[in-house]
Amino acid sequence: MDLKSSINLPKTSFPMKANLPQNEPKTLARWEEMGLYHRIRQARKGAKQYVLHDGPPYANGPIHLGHALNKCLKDFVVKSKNMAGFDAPYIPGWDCHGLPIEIKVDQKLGGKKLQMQPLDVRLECRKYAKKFLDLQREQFKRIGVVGRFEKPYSTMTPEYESVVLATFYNFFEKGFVYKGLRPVYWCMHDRTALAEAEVEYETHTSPTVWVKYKLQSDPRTIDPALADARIHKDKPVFTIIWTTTPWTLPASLAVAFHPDEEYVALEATDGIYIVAEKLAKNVAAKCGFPDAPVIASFPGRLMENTWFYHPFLPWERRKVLGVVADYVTMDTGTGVVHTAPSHGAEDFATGVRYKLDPTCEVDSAGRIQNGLPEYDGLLVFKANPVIIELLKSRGALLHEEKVEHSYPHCWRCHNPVIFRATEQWFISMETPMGGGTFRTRALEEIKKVKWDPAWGEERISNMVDTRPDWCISRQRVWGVPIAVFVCTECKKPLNDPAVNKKVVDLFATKGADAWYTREADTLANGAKCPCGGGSFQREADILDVWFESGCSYLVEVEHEANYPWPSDLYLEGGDQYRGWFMSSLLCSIGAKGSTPYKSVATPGWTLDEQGRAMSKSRGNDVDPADIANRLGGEIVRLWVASVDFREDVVGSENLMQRIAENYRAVRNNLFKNCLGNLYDFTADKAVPFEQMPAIDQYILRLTAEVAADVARWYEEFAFHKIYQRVNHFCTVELSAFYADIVKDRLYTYAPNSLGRRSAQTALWRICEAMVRLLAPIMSFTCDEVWQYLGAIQAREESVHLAKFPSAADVLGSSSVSTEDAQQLQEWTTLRSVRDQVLKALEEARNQKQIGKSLEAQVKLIASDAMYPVLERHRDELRYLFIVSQVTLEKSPSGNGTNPLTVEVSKADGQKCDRCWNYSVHVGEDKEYPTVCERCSAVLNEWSLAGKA
RNA sequence: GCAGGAUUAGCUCGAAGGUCGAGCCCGCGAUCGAUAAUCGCGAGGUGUUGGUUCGAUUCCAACAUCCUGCACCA
Repeated sequence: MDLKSSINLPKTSFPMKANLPQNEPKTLARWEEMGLYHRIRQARKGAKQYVLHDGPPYANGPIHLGHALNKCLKDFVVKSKNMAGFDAPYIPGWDCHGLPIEIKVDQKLGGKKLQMQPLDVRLECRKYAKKFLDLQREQFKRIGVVGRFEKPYSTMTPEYESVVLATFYNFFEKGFVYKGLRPVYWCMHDRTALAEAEVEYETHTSPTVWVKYKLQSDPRTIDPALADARIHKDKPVFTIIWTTTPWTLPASLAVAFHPDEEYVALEATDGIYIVAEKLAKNVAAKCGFPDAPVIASFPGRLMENTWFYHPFLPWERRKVLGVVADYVTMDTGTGVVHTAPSHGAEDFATGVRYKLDPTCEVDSAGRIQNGLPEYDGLLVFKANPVIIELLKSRGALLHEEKVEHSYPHCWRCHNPVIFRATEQWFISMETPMGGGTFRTRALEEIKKVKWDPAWGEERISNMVDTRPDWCISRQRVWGVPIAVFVCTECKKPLNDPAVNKKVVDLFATKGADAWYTREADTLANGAKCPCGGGSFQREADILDVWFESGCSYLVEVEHEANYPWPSDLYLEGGDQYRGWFMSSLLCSIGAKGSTPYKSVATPGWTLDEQGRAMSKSRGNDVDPADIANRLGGEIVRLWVASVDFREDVVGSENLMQRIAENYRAVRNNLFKNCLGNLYDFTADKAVPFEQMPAIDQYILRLTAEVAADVARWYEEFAFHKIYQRVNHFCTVELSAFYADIVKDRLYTYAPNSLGRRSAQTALWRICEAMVRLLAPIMSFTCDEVWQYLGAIQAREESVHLAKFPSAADVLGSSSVSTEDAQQLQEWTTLRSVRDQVLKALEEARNQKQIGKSLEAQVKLIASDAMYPVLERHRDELRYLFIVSQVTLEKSPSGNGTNPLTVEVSKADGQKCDRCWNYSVHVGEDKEYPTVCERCSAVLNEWSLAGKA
């Protein structure tokens, strides 16, 4: 008889090699065909809801690893919630409007754009956004993300745009909105405001001048020494400013000093000059009084609220105020900064603090208006030399140089740009609201949210607390227009709810494009401006895209049946504290009075192996689509699960390879091993827990513990703990321990024996538990395993329709206690004994005493404490150690130093040809002369069964 | 500059005021009945400098390096 054919070797068509890149698309097709997402919705209908609201990625390129991290995490959350029994929908979204796309389209269109109608430009932008929405959608699906992809939300649809506009009107009608000045980058050539992203820094040669401003105030208020010098020697007091933009001097309204830096007064022949101490030497040298002595020294704050004469404008027309500002630096210039509120962001802020007039006297073409005859009407750069001459003629110019520095230029026409204060729309953070202000309400709402990690609360609170009013207007085309009519008489915006309602309705049917058609004009027909005017113009500005995306959950609640308010979770990168988390909070408080999210989770940034931020331009990026194509989408998912996403995460080719190795361990040690040994098993053959050998009970209790941990970790979003624990379970507990030991029973026992069926039952229950527990992460593989498990017991069509296992599922009965402290204690001891035995076997192996462990026998000499446990499991020990014989002895009492001694020697008897154990009984059975007593029993039973 | 975060084995992680630990990687070996698998053994670590403490990788302070967001370059 062929002994080998009497062995129950594992058998399965579940391939060791996953071939993920080839097989995953087939799985995706199957999910698509069965309508998996909607089947899950159906299956959970009526259950408690859990809504993760998707933050919309920007549709302007293929996905990067950060996107993959983000979407996989969300997929883990959504799938695990569904499997925990919640009704957890997932509607992905895209952010489609905004500057980056408009810039790309601009580049494509070139000069043509300036001749095109807004509607045509918008159509081009729409096509561009759609292209990348479609691409990203396919890429997200490819890495196994399941959601309502056929009907996502997108910020460029009529239903979305109309809610955005309605939300804006809500702010507008309640008095949150005002128009005001703000400095922006301005291209004189193209006559347009530029965004930061449209500014390129190029080298530019500028004149640079040192200009003196004469003090008008009484110098004694600053320092008596100044007064003494002045009175005794009749010298005027000056300060000196330094600038590279002489054309801004007509707008000079203040000179700024650093409050805490030390300033000195230098006595030159023609006057006394106040400059920063740290720069005094340099300034004095340049300005022609290198040896002027210091006659006074004082902190800059004493200069606050002093007055100076303007270098060329008369006192009646211009008074220059001394101010203090923290941004004044001591590395270049004079330590005194000329301040023109209409021509710089910091200057503007200073202007606000000191109530300086920010009116801009430079028009959209870059010409100075309302100036002195010398420079009136000149383009700013043309005005530079003229103003320098003017300074000279007034005796205000101390020094002049040319300087090469990097200066902002227009990305399109490459002309230098200027800063210019322009009219913009704002939402005031100080709008009165609910007993406080918009800002204080926002701060209160922040406290109601669970921030994860916890520092998020402090971070966003700081930002909301200090942020300026929200500038919501952009001089752009690709977005939702600020659809307001402006009175042609008084230039004031019309705020008529009836008209507003009509515009929203129009947007709801025809989209925001309708604003750019004649039809829009008719909406204001019959309306009256409070000034009496009845003719209106359409406002051309569009809304900040953050305002749009901030409305996303308002849109969902408006359009999805029974969506809860607020949502359960927002999950986005740390850059969204200032972005989407904030804009969503503000829009929702404005519209509904409360936060749109119960909790917010924040993954870290994706870095390369050197810890540098990943970026395409740097070339250190890992492309998730490429990994999916070469290694499998499952590997991307597993990588996401492996890292602690709350910190910055590292991604690299190397790491992905590592993950792929780990994947194989789970696939083989867990799934293939289980399936291979279950080929002749069905659910009705399962052995009840009470009848199982101790080790089978032990491994099932261990599995139940893992199941409980994993379920808890899903709730905590601690996916990396799941990854680590499952890995450990598969390799150490299951493969190296249980599976290795139980092989003997599975292979050599009679197929239907209790021992074999029990081991199969254990493997089956482990497999059933793990396939469910891992499904949210290893979505492809678990679904694949699921198909194989169908042969054992009927089940749902996809694992993603199933629920997580309970302890009773794992143990096979609800009457079995989950924990057995004594059993656990015993097995901890047994495993540590096993470790010592394995060590001893290795030594014997190194000394060439044995090869495989079955060639050995082991003698254990145990202390009084250890002995009873070993005694109780005496008959199992040889299987536990995978040796042929074990003898157990008590160590002589009194010798308490060594709890256990292990002695290894060659096994007695001969090797059984069938089970490879050594036995002194080999040859006793005449029928099967090369076989041990265990195998002969099996074989006899077998032939008996054969006869019957 | 402001705000927030990080630093533990080659990599990814976990724990904790009391000899840190896991998996992977690596080295050596076993096996060839889970075989492009499986098993065993081994090697290897708390950023720097101070402080609190009997004891600090953990608590505190400073420094360094890195990451994110914001501001700024007159």
